[in-house]
Amino acid sequence: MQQRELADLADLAAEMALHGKDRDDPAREVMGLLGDRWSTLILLVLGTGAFRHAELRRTLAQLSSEQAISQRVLTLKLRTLERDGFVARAVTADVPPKVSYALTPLGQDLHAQARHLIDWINARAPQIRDARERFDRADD
Amino acid sequence: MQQRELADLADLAAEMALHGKDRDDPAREVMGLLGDRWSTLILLVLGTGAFRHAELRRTLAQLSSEQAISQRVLTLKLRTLERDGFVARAVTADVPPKVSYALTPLGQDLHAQARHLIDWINARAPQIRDARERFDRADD
DNA sequence: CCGCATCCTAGGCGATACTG
DNA sequence: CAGTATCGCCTAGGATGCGG
Repeated sequence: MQQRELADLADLAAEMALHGKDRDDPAREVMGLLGDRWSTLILLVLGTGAFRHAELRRTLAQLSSEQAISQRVLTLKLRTLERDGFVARAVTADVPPKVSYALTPLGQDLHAQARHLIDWINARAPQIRDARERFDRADD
Repeated sequence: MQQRELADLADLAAEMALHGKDRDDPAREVMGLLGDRWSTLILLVLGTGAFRHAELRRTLAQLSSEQAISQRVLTLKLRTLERDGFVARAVTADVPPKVSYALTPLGQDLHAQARHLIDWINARAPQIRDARERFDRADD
C-alpha cells in the first residue's frame, strides 16, 4: 500500500499544479471561483445575455432571494472574471457612457462546465441528503 | 432585454436552489467543497486507494509541496466529506484500532467530475494566462 | 450609474498542546 | 495514531459614503 502511489502521485501533483501554494496557476483559482458565493451565479445569469451593472445586481438579488450582493463585491467578482477572460466589459461611447458585461466564448464554455456540474450535483442531491441524515442520526 | 429573462431566471433559481441562503441544499455546498483549499486534493488522493489519517496527511503534504494541512482541518474536511456520503470511514476491531478512509461509489463519481473539470481548466490554462497578461498590461 | 475607499465581521485555516 | 480544544491570523464579503 506504500509503493502504489509513487507513480500516481506524480501526475496528481501535475494535475492540480499545486507546486507552490499560490502559484498563478489557473486550476486552483478557477475551482475557487466556482466555489465562491457569487461567481457561479453571475456566470449563470450572464449566460442568458448581456447585463448592465445595476441590472445584474438586481437580478442576482432576485435569484438569491432578497439577499443582495454588495456592489463592491460585484465589481470585484466581475473584475476577476474579466481578468481571466471569462467576461467582457463593454463601454458605449454615449454620454453618459453605459457599461455592460457579457460572457466571452471562453466564459460560455466555463458556463457550460458549471451547469454540467450543477446538474450532476442536483441529480445526486437525494443521495447526499440521505447520507447527511444518516450521519447526523448515528452521531447522536 | 427585460422580458427575456423572466422565463430563464425561474429555472436558474431552481438550478442553483438558492432559495434562502444557507439552505441544506447540496448544490452550493458541494461547489464550495471543490473550491476550498483541500477537499478536492483529498478526493484526488483517495481516488488512488484507502488511506489512514496520518498517511493521508503526509501524502497531502508532499503533493502540496511541503505545505501541510493541519490535522484539525484534515479531520474537519474528512468529516464533511463523510457526512455527505463521499468518503467512508472504517475502523478495525484491532487493538489498537486503526482508522482508514476511502471513497464511496458516490465519492468516486464526484472524483471523476472533479478530474474532468480540472482537465478542462488545465487545457484552457494558456488562454487564461494570456487573458490575465493582457488585462494586467492594459490596466497600467 | 459605475466604481472606489474605508471600516467591520464571520469563517476558513494554521499552530500548538492535550486526551484516549 | 486519531481526535479535540484554544488561540490567533487573514481573507471574503457586507455597509456606507464619496467622486466621476
